[in-house]
Amino acid sequence: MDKLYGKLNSEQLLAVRAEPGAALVIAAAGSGKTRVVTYRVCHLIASGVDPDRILLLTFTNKAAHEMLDRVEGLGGIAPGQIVGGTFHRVCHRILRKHAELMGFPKKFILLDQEDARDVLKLCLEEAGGLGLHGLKPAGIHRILSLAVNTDRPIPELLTEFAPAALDYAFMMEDLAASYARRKQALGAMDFDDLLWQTRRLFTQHPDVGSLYAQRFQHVLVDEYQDTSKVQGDLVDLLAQQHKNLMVVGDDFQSIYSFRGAHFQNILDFPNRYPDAKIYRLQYNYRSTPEILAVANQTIEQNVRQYPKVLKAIRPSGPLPALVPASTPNEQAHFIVSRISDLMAQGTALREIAILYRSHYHSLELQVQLTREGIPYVVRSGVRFFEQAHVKDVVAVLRILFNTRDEISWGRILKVLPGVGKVTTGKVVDRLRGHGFQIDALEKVKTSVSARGRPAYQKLCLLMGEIREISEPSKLIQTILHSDFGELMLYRHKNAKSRAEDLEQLADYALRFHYLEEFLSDLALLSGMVEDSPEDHTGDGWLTLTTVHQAKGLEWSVVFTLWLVEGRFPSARSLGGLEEEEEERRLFYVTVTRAKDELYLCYPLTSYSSRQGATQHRLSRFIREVGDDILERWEVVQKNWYL
DNA sequence: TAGGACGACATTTTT
DNA sequence: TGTCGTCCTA
Repeated sequence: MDKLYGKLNSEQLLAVRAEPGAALVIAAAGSGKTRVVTYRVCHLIASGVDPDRILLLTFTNKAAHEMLDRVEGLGGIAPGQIVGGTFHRVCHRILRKHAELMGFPKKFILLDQEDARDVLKLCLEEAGGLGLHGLKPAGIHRILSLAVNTDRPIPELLTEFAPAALDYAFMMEDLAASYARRKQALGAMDFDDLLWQTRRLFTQHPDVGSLYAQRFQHVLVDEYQDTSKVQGDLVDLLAQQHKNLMVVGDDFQSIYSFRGAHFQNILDFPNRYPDAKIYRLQYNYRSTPEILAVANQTIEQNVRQYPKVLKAIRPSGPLPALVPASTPNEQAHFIVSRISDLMAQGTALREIAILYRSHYHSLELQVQLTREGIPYVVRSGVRFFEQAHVKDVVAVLRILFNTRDEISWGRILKVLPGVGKVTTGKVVDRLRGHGFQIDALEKVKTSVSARGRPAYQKLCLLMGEIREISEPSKLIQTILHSDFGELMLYRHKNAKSRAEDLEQLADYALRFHYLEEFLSDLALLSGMVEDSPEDHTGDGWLTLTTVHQAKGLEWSVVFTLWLVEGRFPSARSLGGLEEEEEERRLFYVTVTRAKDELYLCYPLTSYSSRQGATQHRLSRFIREVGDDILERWEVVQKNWYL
């Protein structure tokens, strides 16, 4: 263990060895936050805490795995001993034990975003569907989700996010109620319910609450600045017994208020825990002093925050570049040619990233990168487990696990050609009448028109065949190679690559022996599909990403573009001081991703059919940074007769 | 039921 | 400029 401590600086060491009790660790960008959390856990175990009594909460599965793997690597602890994972996952596990107390079946269904929207659509139809003033199901779901996550009343949220729909607030309230009723009737929870119902469980059944509060002697929370009101409450409830709570975060990097992150949680922490010790990690191991200077000057403009300064450890590098271009195309052209230069100098593509506020900002760039043959990946797009074919197969498994899963029945019935919404409804109703016995599928075939009947028979056949199988992987293989599987795949164009995805899913499933285990793992996973270009050079590929998705990552060279008013900061986000500060934090996150070189690009003019020719004003985030800490580049115009 | 036509409208996203 | 959702019709 002493060997471990030797790798920490004095700031980190203080946090790692903090006395039991409440502690707030303000970990600036690049200051070794992950390291501190993992060493802290090891430290606790080394001082005699039973790993089983440590709870580590994170936001993403990736972060959870990273930390737990490192702890295992450092401390020689058997995997799975520490209870760790995302808020949703931990709540899910708790609710699986106590769902009945909350009026839900033991095998409650979990609705992902798409499922939730579908259920909401049903509620809308029921209500007559009309006139929520431009609010679509997705928008409605967002408001309802915010209401749950922030504990704020619906009218207030409407005022803020959809003022035009404010007159319909009462309808929204009804909708919220009918959505809740419908979920209850289905025996289903959405992602928000996992958090919200767990909080309710703990408060309404204090005996259950104290069961967990007793158990977790130490609670650690990562990315605390991104916790919502509900999550903050959950943390408090879980730590109420032992009060050994270490929250780690960086208020400078809070960029998720639009989805309910409650900035106040981290600012108020010392008030809620008056004995809390505050630790600051300010030594930055990532970036050059020149880059940190820009970050520091930027964030200084914000008011509501814990003041802190990034202190450079690394030696000096080039000044960050400020690159004006005449047009968006010129801007893209500069980036592409600069990347070519960097490549020629030996920088690997995987060490370069382009960060932007919104995906559409990368349009011209993608065109030119493609033209130049520079391989790149866009970190976005459909998640693996949200793809139709994956969800279809998983739906079959979900039915085997819980035959009352109406959502999944609906899903697989709609796969059949000749069966649509109406038939699906009829079949599900009749299945319900039969108590959702799988045998009943055969009995209710009379509800299916002659057109859909052959496909329906294929489904019956499959269900009969797989009901005896229990290994998840074998199940997937069987479904994939069945007639139904063929139907499912060949209604899409790229059936072959979809089949490959499912083979991959079957491989992944090999590590699970029970359906339940596999399904609950899947439900809360979210891997991206990255269509990686072929890596001919061995240099990897260029990364294009939004700033939001770049959080926690780093590259040697970072470009950012469209640094003009209205784009970055985004016009739609501005409204008040809080919004402006969050946009500024977004810029701060952008800057602090760069290790060695930073290019800040912007176009002076642009043309669009909607707005015509536009002169742009340099982003306030650049204007408020001193001239002396940036180097202004001149771009040679490609076409000077333009 | 499913496919085509037409109109609305363009952030950020994890689980 | 294009995608998405909705409505209408075969």
